[in-house]
Amino acid sequence: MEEVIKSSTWFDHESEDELVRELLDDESPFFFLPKEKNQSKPSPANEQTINQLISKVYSGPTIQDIENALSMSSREDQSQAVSQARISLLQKDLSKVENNKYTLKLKRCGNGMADDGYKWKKYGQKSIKNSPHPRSYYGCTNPRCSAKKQVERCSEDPDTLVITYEGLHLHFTHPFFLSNQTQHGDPPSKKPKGTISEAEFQAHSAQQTPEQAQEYSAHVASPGSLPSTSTADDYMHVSGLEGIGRQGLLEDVVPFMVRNPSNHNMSSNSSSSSYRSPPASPPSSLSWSPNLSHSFLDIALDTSIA
DNA sequence: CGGCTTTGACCAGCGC
DNA sequence: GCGCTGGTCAAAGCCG
Repeated sequence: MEEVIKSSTWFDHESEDELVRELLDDESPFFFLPKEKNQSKPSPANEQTINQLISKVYSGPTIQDIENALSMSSREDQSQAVSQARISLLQKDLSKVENNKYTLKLKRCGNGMADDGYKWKKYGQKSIKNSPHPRSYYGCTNPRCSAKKQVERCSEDPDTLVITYEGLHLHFTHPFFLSNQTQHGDPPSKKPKGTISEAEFQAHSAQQTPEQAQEYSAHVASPGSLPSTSTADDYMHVSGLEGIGRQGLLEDVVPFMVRNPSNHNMSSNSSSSSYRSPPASPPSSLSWSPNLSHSFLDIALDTSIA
């Protein structure tokens, strides 16, 4: 299995096609189409959906696609604030550096940055020339996923983390694309109102002190629901980013609440794999949502094929 | 005891 | 061809 992953790059369309289909296999405990989760048999609609996704992936979504998709996600969890905050971050900090690479610059993150419910395994760390800060390498722990990310500290601004996402990371992003296709024209820029989301907090926390962030987090989420992976690594220690999960920094930008939306369409029986970290204190009524747990960053990863 | 992190070694690509 | 650098591997240690 490992060899397969290593040998197949994102540029191998044939194997990628295979991968996409596998990721969308609704019989997989990990990957399914939310709307069709309860269907045990593949349907023609499902097939069409898969083909749409593949097409979308191959054509390479734009930032606009991502934004539109995000607007859909917000519709689903009824929190425009979530979408707004993400998009705000996107517009400011997300940039495409290559066909299959996106970077995100994060200025100081608070405690609200939570585990996205999806595990990254750190497979290496290297010191960078002319930089006092090492770069950490993370890979998605799903053996069928080739997504990777690198986390390093900006040389000019030690408070800024530069996260580079790379690779195919489809399994929870396809709902965005699909939604996007059917819901185009739903601008993501509606004024957030109502409940303050953790996502919003997260966006704001860029300007907050960690203490403030923590305080906020204590209000929005139950204390016990902090990510179990939130022990700090050396990065975090040097600049007060202790709240960030050591799994890497996808969680840096994934709103905590994203894990706990009202969507119950999740494969809670997703096998014995440890690749998804369970909520630290999972309330029975809350489920981690595949629709939302992979935030815009993971969407960005999907554009890996040009 | 199992899973995760750490960290030095190894390898490949690239520039000189 | 050689050295440098980035990326990955894997053994050892740590922790719950």
